[in-house]
Formats: sequence, C-alpha cells, structure tokens
Amino acid sequence: MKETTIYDVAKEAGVSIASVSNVINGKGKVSAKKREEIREVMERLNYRPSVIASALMGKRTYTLGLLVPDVANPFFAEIARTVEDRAHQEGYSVIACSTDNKEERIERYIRLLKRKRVDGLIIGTGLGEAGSQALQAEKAVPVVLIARGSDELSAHSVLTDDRAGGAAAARHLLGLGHRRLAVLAEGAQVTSSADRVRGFRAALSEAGVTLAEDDVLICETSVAAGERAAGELLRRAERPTALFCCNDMLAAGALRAAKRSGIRVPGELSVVGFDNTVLAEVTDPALTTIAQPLDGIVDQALELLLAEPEAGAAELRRVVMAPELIVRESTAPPPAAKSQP
Amino acid sequence: MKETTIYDVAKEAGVSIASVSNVINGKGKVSAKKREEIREVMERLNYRPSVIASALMGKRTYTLGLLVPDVANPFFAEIARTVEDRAHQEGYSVIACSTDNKEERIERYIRLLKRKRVDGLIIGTGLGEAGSQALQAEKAVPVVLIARGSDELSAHSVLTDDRAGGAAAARHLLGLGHRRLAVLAEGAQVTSSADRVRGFRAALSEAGVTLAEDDVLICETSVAAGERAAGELLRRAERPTALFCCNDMLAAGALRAAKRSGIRVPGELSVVGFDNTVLAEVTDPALTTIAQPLDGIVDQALELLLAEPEAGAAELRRVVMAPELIVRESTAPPPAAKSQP
DNA sequence: TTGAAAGCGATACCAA
DNA sequence: TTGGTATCGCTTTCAA
Repeated sequence: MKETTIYDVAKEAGVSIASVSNVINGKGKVSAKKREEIREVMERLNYRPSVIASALMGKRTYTLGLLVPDVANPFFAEIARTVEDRAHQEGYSVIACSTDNKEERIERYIRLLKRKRVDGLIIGTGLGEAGSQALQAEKAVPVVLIARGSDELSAHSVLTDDRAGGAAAARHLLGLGHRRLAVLAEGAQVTSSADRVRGFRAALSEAGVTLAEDDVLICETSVAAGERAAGELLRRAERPTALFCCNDMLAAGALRAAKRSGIRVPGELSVVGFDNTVLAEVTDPALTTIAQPLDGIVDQALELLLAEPEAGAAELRRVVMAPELIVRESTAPPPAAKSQP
Repeated sequence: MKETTIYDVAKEAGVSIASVSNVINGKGKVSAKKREEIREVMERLNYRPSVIASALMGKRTYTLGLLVPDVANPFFAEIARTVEDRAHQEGYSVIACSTDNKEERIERYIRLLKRKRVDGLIIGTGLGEAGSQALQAEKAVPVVLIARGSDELSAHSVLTDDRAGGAAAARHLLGLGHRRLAVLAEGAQVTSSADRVRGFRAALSEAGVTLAEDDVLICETSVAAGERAAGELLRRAERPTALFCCNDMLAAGALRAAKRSGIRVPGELSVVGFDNTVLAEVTDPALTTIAQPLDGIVDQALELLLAEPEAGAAELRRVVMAPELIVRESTAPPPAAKSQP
C-alpha cells in the first residue's frame, strides 16, 4: 500500500494541490468551506505530509543532531533524554551520536548529519580540528555548544559554570576541615574538566591551601580508571583526606578503591563527584556531588538553536548557568579534625 | 553559500547528471575515463549527495528509529549506544525515542518516524493498542522487536531468554542455600519482567520451594521504587533471605533499603539484579546480576531489519539468546545456612 | 556509453 | 480565492 500523497487528497477533494498545501500550512487564502472539505478528506485518507518532500523544497527537516562523547555514559544519557524531550515538544526528533572523542568519528558524523540536512546541531563534545572544519565546510549548520566551552568555534554556547562548581566543591571540603586534597580529572581535551580543576584550585589557594601538580591525576572516563587513579593516590605516604572527582564515574571508582584499601568513606576519606547522575544515589555511601542544571541548559540551548536567525541578532551568546552542590553521604570532616575540637 | 548539487558537478565535468548519478551509485555504464574525471570534480567541489533528494526518489533514508522506555535509564542507554554503533557501521543513523511506556507518546513517535520515512524501527518497549495500530496503519515500516516478547504484533523479535535468566538467578540462590525468597518485579505491561518472574518461580518450585503471590512486589522502574518495595519486604516478620530484582535499578534500591534497615548484604540478605548495567559495578556490594548479550541482540536485530525483504523469506523469526549470570558481591549463603554445616 | 526527460511529493509564485 | 506550473536534487527509464 502506497502512502497517501497530496495529489490523492487533492483529487479526492476535487481541488488543486495548491489549496491542499495551503490548508496544511495555514497559509494563502482558502474559503472556509473548502478548508473544511479538505480537512475532512485528509482525515479520511489518513494523510500525513512527507517530511522528505517538504525538506527538499527548503523547509526544515525537523531533525536535530546531538553530539556527545558517549550516550551510554549516564551523564550524557540524561542529556540525551532531556534534549529529546524538549526537542520533541517543538516537533523535532534528534539523532544522537557518540563520538568517543575521536576526531574521525566526529567528522564522519558531522558530514552525515549535514547530508541529512539536520536543522541544527547540539554539541556536547570537544570537536578538534577536523570537527570544526567539517562544521564550517560548505553550508554551515546552526550550532549550539552545551556543557562545553566554545573551543575555537564561534557558536552560541550554554554551559555550567564549571569553575564555580569546582570552587563549591573546594569550599565544601575546606569548610569540613580538609587540608590535604587531591583531584581526579579528565584529559586536557575535556575543557570542562580543566575548568573544574581551575576553580577548585583557585578556591583552595584563596584559603591558603595549595594543590601540587601531582595531586591532580588525569583519568579516562570510566569507573575503572577512577579506581586505578584513586588507588594510586591512596597508596601514597601522605595520602589526601579528600578527593574531588571531575565526574561521578570517577568518584564511584574512587569509592571502590577506598573500599579495597580498607579506607572508610567518609570517615577517613571524603569524596566529591560532579554531574549528579544516578550513580550518585546508588553508590554506598551516596555521593556528595555537583549538579548541573540540565533542564535549564537544554532549554536555553534549544531556544538559541531554533530561534529564527533574525537579521540583526548575529551576536554570539554565551550563557553560563550556576551549578549546585548536593551534599549526600560521602563527605565529612577529616579524621584529624575529629579529635581536635 | 549553497550546497553543491549534482548539476554543479555535471556542468563542471561537462557531462550529464545521469552520468554523475551513475558513478555515485556505481551503476550503469560509464567509461573509466569519465568516471575518473567525475570523481575528481566531486572531490574538488566537495560534493555530498543529498540524502533528502534521493530518499524522495524512493531510496532509503538511512535513518532508523529506536523506541525504548527511557534512554536515561542505564540499560536502555547502553542499548542505544550499541544500536548506534552497529547502525553507524552500516551507514545508518538512529533517532532515539523515549516512550515512558505511554501510549500517547508511542503513537506520536511512530507517526513522526513514519513521516520521516525511517527505513526501520527497533522497538524495545511495549506498544499497546495504539502503538500497534500506528505501526500497521498506512504503509508499514519494517520492524524488529528487541528485549521484548512479540506482543500482539507480528514482527521479527530477538530477545534474551528471560525465563532462563530468572531460572539462573533462582538456581544460584538455591545453590547458596536460600529457601525464603522474594522478588521485585515491574508492571504487567513489561512482558520481560513477567517472564523473568515465571522462570524464577519455575526453578524454585522444581526445587520444592514456593513463592507466594505476595512475595513478588510490583514496582515502577526506579531506584526509589525499589528501595520502597524492598523496605516493605524487609519489615515483614518472616523476612526473605534473598531478593531477586528484575533490573539493576530495583536491585540498587533494595541495597539501599537493606542498608537503612541495618541489614547486611550479603551477610543477612542476598540480592540479585538483572541487566548488568554500570549500576551493578558501582553499588556496594557490587551486584550479582544477569547479563543480557546486548551486542548479540543488536547484531541480530539489525541484520533482520536491514536484510532486503526477499521475495520468499516472509517467515517471522524469533531469536532467543542466552543470558549469563554474573556473580559479584551481593550474594552469599543465608545466615541460617552458615551455622548448619 | 551517454544524455534528455519523466517523475518523487511537497512549496510558492503568478495568472486567472 | 483558486489552480497551473516551476522547482528542489536525485534516480531511472529510454532513445540516441
């Protein structure tokens, strides 16, 4: 059975396709009577306009692309869900793409999405040289960066204030009495991680506490990597009493490492995560972590992305949203502080 | 700047668009010389054929739809990632849709995906009346069901042997010496959950152990729901020594409930999950759980979905794959059994 | 082998 | 108000 087309409707209703098109789009002039008739026929034939055909005429495809490092990672999974919901409300569907932070994948995806003429790209991953090029090449797609600084690319961006997040973690720990801290970070290409560390460090030094170079360990993004790095840290002679992890997976890993080393959390070691994913409620102890305002971020991002590119408004926006410290069970005063009233 | 079209290429190369089309698709006859020339021009102009236009001519859109209850749920997030990877290998991209198991959302999504002329649908969620109807209506899309029994719908399906999974959990617990068991299940509309319970119960009764009606609690799919239900169970006079949970989120909730009640796991209570998601490695104790062979499932599913619908091969396939018990730290012999050698 | 021309299913302009 | 028709970019006959 073939799809019903606009021609079928027109013929059945005894009008021209132009009129049908007009009632579909609510444009042009159609007499109320004809309009009703056409409506009725569309209904009866169960007619659904082809997105493909109208896209070919230069209209929107109502499809958005979402680039993240890995949709299986709980944080990005939540982003994907949030984006999907908001986009769906506006009539869009979204193609999620996991880049693994690999230039080759990034480039391939961007090309593919362009060929499919997506109406916009929401980018939550680093791009690298190749990615930026692919974006600019040929006809540029509207782009908005989320949860990521605006690399070398000129595009709107909306992101969490990562420095503030790092600082909040630091102040929380400092307030608890910690003075020997360390951090588990992600690689340099993850700019948000770098900013979190910067903020963390800045807040520490404000309090006169310094963080040595080798007190921040770079990890891949996985529980196992966090466990490994934390294990190393905990084996040091002067081990830290508190650990700031740039995401919840690393923090979960740290918790495991502590357990394996027989170090109690939060009694002997405090751990702070970032992102406030499901993981944070599921670990034992539950993670104190920094929450990103995902709904707000996605709202803003879609608004920027879908706004008709008005003639004048060519200025680049950079929206920064405040993170929030969520205190759970993984942080407490350091052991030493306990005995000194 | 406008996209380069097939006309631009043809003009630049001094040939007809038909020839260009032929070299793109490797069809028809084109002299080696012309072919090279055209290739060179395409390269130079950075030409990318429009998926839209070719889709309009009845070719594939190279887009697949994926329906799951919630991509933010770690299990479905992993499915989404697996599907994305395999699909991408074949040149497809995928639109992920979270249905929340709501008929209204399901229907809307199916309609939308059809209007976008996706080449196939991978369905990992119950459909309900509305969904099934929407699928059949008008031109039917190729469909494959994953991780879900084939409802009322006639479509290929590839799924885990849920009964076997439930049975494996039961035998593991039985083998450890447990005799007072209970289960946390999902609602009736989640057929996989029902099958897991069936398998679990069957294996139990084979061993002469019975599971009363009120020993299986129905929960929503969330950590909190699991915690609540498990809490109730643990407050009973004759509390169970082992809990089988139909997914890892519920199991994680059970762990929390146990902790709140001061019940040690696995010392006083064993817990088994299902799905082997990240959650299972992150809880403390780490979850013993049943792993689904995701890669295998997705491989098979895509194969069935993308196979050219050959003339003869109209038979419906139902592929069942074996789950695997992953023993971690959340299971041990029951307290009583310890004292009886 | 090559190319002219007829669609595919919509939109949009312009006459009537 | 209506409807005829060109157009979007590509695939696919079918003649030449």
